[in-house]
Amino acid sequence: MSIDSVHMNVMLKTEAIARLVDVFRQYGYDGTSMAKIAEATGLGKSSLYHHFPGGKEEMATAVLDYLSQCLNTGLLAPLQQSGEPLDRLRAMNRNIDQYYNHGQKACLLAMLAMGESSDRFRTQVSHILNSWIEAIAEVLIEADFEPELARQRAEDAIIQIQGAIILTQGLSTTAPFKRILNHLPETLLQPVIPSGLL
Amino acid sequence: MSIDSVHMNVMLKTEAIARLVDVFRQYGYDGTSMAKIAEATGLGKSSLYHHFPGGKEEMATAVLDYLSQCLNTGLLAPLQQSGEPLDRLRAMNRNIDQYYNHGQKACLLAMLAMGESSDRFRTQVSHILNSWIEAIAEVLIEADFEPELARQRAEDAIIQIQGAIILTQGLSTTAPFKRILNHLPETLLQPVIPSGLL
DNA sequence: GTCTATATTTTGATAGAC
DNA sequence: GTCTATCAAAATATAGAC
Repeated sequence: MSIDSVHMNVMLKTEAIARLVDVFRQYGYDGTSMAKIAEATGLGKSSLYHHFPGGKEEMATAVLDYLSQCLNTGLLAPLQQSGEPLDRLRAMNRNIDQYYNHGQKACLLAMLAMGESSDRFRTQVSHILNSWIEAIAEVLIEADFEPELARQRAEDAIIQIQGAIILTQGLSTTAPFKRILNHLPETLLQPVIPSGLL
Repeated sequence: MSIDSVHMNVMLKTEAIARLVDVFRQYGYDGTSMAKIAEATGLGKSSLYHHFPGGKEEMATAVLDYLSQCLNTGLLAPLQQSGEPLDRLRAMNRNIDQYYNHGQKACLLAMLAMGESSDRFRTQVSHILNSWIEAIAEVLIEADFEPELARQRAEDAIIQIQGAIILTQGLSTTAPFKRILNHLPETLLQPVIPSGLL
């Protein structure tokens, strides 16, 4: 086996996984059938079982691994670069807006975190969510927030994004998602109001 | 057919629907099989098709109708009673905390709003969400907020609740849900900060 | 590595007895 | 109204040729 063929295989498998992200997040774990997977990847069922002997569950696991990498290299990269915290949060926002298509596309994490399939992917989902939260919290800590408050606000950011996606899909309008996302950077960096002002 | 038997049938069918709420919200639409439905209701498949000729889809529709009634009579009732806005929002909160079991139980609306099944239930889901939002907005309007801001904050409430459920399940801890729910009434009624203060 | 063909199980749904 | 028995279709998964 030549080095080239190894690279080719890796590329093709990664390409297949990349396409599976959209399948799983559109149909959910239970709604994703081998037939849909075969169609999306252009591979026959036997080829798929060759690459993923564990079947659908192994594919979903691979998809989560792939998403974890995408999150680190794509979504969270701008958070860890130099620059103003506000600018870095806005850069993340642009990536989020694109990934979720203004809230019209579902979140893979949410799809796999709910339902009976959640047990199998709990560890992976939890790990990815924590990476995301911690990356945001880091920025807030650099902006001089206490670590506990930074973590809390970072969690709030994920909560608002996830909730906005649900409301956007439930109401069939992208307005809530756009509004939430627009306000997110400033909300996260909003100074704590001294209690004496209330 | 006697009047009694009619009442008995209605009761039994409602009882069956009530049990189906938990099935659909636990497994989602695709993950809910007739076998699971039969087990949850204690009825055979043929009996189920007798009551719901449209099969699974008609059951989900009935479940959403039932939830809509529950929302009006149970969840939103305290919002429309007399009393301080803060107390009314807190009463709703107690119902929410119970219904979602501190965020550990999924939201039926979210389960049916996402995935490929969403198309079939879009109208119903949208209607229920709007009822909920408008009921909260009414309270905020009574608390002297402008209608537009009241609607926005009511949407924010749903967003935070839905997002908190996802994070709670994704991180396997009820902490985010409890925190969000605790702060919700005060957050909703928080006075607008005059821009001169910033 | 990919394919065709097939096996096995599960699914949604129906027929017909009681 | 509920049941048993059954159906056709779709699901997951495998065997084996190339």
